[in-house]
Amino acid sequence: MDFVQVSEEEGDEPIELPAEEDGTLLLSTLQAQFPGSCGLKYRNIDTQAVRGVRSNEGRLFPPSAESGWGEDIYFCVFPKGIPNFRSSDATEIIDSAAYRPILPPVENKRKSDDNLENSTAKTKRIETRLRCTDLIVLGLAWKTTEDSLREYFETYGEVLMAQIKKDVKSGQSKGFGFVRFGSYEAQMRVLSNRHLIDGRWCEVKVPNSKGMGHQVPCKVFVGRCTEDINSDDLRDYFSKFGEVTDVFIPRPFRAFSFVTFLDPDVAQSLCGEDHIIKGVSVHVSNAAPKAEQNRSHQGQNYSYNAGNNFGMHSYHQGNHMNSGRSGHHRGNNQQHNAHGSDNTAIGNSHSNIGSGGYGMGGNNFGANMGGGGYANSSNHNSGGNMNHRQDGVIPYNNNRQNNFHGMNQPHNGNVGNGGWMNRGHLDMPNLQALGINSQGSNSSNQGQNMNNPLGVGLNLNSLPMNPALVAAALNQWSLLGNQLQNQNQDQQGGNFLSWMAQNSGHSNCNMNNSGRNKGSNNQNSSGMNKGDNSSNDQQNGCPPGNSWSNQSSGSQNSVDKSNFL
DNA sequence: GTTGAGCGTT
Repeated sequence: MDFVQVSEEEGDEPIELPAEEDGTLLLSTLQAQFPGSCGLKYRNIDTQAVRGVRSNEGRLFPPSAESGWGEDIYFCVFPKGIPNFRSSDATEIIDSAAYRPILPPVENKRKSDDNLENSTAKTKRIETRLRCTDLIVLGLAWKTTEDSLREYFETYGEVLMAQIKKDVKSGQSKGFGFVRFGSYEAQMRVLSNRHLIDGRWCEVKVPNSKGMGHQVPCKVFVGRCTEDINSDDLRDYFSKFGEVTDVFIPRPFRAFSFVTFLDPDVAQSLCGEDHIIKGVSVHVSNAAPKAEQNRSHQGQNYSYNAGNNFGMHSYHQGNHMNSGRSGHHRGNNQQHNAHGSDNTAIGNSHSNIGSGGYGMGGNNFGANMGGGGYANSSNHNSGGNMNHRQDGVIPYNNNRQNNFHGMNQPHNGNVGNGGWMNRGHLDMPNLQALGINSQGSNSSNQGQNMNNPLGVGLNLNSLPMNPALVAAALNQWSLLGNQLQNQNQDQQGGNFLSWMAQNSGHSNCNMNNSGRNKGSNNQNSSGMNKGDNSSNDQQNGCPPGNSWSNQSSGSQNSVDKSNFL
């Protein structure tokens, strides 16, 4: 195995990091030792200049394909403008009250108007926002102790509290714990990063038990990307607006990506804009925020409907594309209706893309696109249902039952053309730009937690759905990057759908997109279809009343993105 | 010794 010598800063004692078989170094490997780092650089002995190491898709590439990493000592790159928290004085520099996002160039009027220092209202809001809270750390290794937990997180800043929840009798860790930071920046950084703690990727979130205060999403959806726009390009470009903490480009290529900023205001300020990256006009829009869900549901089983499928903005609410932010039904175990209260209405211009519920105990892959929905009354039992309106928009697979990938996979893919084409082109994924075809879906089943030996997952090649719909669906699942990493470690290049497959665990909650069609519209991939949605909760391992189809509101399609945010 | 979605005997 090849090792790469890496030090935090030039001149520091290096740590040897193991490279992969292909010679690359995983960014995750780097970050495991140097939390917060985003790349590597080294001193070129010939020119004495510092050279950056090529980075792409979570991998760092050796300078030379022939000689690999060589004997050079590489040192870490940390996000622009953010001192390394490992430095002893870093916390002073990043005093929470003093910290401001990196502002964009002066030509950016939006930002120059945004004088935080002089805005009482804004200052107040920020002060409110900057309060730290306990964070839950999920997925801890059994062996992780409070000391090691603290030790890990201290690389981000002062840790005020670190605790592991244990079984009172045995003292055995329950696999989760809590941590609290002294600074909001540390907290935000921790929330926006992935964490490899004692060999496990752990998830850090604001606990459900906390009443969520106002939080603004840090992540944006970047649409109309081309394939040659890599994560470095995105990071480089968007870094001028503020620190970019994460870039995720779903693979296979789907013409969009997600960019996470440290500062939510930066993220929000970019939403709705077009930007030119490598000569390509990309469109920035909302990626549904984690905070949105957390504050909406607060521990209940929840369904969240972002509603604004295809990465559209909330300001399109009038267009029946977005109801997730309209406020009704939130967090109350209701299904949310983007519109389309009548599923028999052919021609409704609605689309919902639903996935399973966090509170349902697993990640359901439920792509339920099809507000038009009349066709929903006729099927069932398959992992994926294609329900199409008969308006010829997507002239295939009309009302066909499809087995996505073998039954008993706990996924519900109910894809129907609910008429989204009718919305016109505004903010629709540019299908041509998407370059969507059925190619390039690979399953890379490596790493922990892979339990889908078939490796087929939801193979896009075999999916009878319009990949554009899938692409759009991905926007609903915004932060899937983190979760992908967490759950399917080292699955770089893997098929997220196969990941969905293998991560769906045990939940077979019904996802019925039409309450009016009860009795015949059970889309439960478990195959246990009773013709009555109300009877499937326990069978599906869901708590009674949790399945979407049991909601009386009917015809309301829900989206839960909790596993991707 | 095993397990792997969750939400804290403060």
